[in-house]
Amino acid sequence: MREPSTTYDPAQYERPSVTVDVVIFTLRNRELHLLLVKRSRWPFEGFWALPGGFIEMHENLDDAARRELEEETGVRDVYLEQLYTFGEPKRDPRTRVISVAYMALIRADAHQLRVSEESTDVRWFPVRELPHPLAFDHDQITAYALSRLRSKLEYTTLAFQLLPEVFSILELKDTYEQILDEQLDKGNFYRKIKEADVLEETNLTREGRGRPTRLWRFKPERGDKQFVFRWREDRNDDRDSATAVTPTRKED
Amino acid sequence: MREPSTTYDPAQYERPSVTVDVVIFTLRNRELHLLLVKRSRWPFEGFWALPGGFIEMHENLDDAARRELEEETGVRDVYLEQLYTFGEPKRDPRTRVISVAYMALIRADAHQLRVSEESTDVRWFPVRELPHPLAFDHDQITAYALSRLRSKLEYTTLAFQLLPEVFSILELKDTYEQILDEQLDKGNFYRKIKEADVLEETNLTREGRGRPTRLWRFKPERGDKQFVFRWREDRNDDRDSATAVTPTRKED
DNA sequence: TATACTTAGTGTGGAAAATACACTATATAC
DNA sequence: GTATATAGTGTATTTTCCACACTAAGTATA
Repeated sequence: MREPSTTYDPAQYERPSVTVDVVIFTLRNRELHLLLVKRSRWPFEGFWALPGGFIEMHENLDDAARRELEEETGVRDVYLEQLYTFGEPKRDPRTRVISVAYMALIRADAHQLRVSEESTDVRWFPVRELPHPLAFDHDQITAYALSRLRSKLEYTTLAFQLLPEVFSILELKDTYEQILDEQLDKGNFYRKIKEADVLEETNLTREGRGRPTRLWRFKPERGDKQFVFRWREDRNDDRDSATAVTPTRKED
Repeated sequence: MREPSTTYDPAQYERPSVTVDVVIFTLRNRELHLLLVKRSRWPFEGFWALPGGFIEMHENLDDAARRELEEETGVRDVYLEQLYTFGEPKRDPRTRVISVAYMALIRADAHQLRVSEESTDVRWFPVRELPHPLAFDHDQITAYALSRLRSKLEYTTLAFQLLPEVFSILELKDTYEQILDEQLDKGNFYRKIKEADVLEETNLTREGRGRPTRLWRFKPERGDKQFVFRWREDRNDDRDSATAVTPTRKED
């Protein structure tokens, strides 16, 4: 068909269901975790799955993801990014379900989570110790999310979104190391982060054995921006980018 | 809800329609073009739109995109990549329609297109001279695709997918220049492309005024691979998929 | 045959960026 | 004081990038 309306009237078209599934990352004890919920019924009863649900007819996709996130964690105003849409016909044995996958990063100190630590049906799992297999194609989705997170860390400052409001530079470095699974040079890290000019000094410190730790926060005006901040040259599977480029004419 | 099945039975859930829209790029006269179809009925009658259509219940998303592509162009076996899913509730005035956008790159010599040059309702447009506005949110989708294409060229060898089976190195360089809108150094280009080791020499040449042009092909075993191949370090202005909300924070 | 023309490269020096690692500085606990 | 931890700075080396000059080769045509 040449265009949607030529052959089908969308009002009568046989329709798949559409869900959003959210891979929610956070740091706990400096280790990267993600949230899973245990399914209580068929299909995949007893398996762990990503939190998600059907989109409502009036809400847009981002809002649906935000809603699911909030229902599960009680957290609002976090970093949220659409990842990819998974639509294998048999991914859900009940009926055709297409899932728009999102990734959310929530701060370590934002744990007014509804997820109680004792809850057996909703839990944080370290990404290195995920139950396997997960329900549906959620193994694939989490793998994709992890890959996207890693590759984005290489050229953006996304790691801030996982740290508490205030943090030390070594904590930030540690976060990068955790997620990239790679050691970084302390001196070079300081230089790069300073040069990137994304940190704002606070007058807070944290005292302990040695010299008190100086605490910083992410510069508010850059809180929702992403920009190049490459730690290393490397493969990245996916680097998505912007809307709106007005091409200018180029003569030869 | 904690999981999809808790509250809703997907079999009875009120469902949006799901379409795929495909941004089909090709080179014509060394200039980047994309394919648009003119709508013949409400909504957006007379406006140009991306080719696309409803997904069928049995086919997966990639196949749906491939099908639309083939219906429109008669071309199979091309580079195809899922871009992003657009789902604003009002993007289609008829009903809720969620569109999974794809990008396709087709070779310049693959033009057994069903698109006849004279056809008035299906046409190739140079990306610098797109009609405006397009139907639905297709301006946004094309801008996104163009941006993704440009940023991918900076670190992959995707440009091969737009060239004929065999091509000269200067043609390849010209393709990069066209799409990135930037002049590249000939010597450095030779070095980089050789070093990347993705070209296979053919014994073909093309004769003309001067020394015959040596023709190459993309190494078959890498034809479907992507890997790092950075031409320049650059930012990409992400105003993108990332829907981060800046946590509003009161200063003391 | 010569020379003009075109593609096809190579050589090279300087600039910029990445990297490794040694070094200094500061504030605290004990 | 000394030990210890964070918080940096200095610097030499390597690596990559980049601009640009230069050489090479095969064909057409004057």
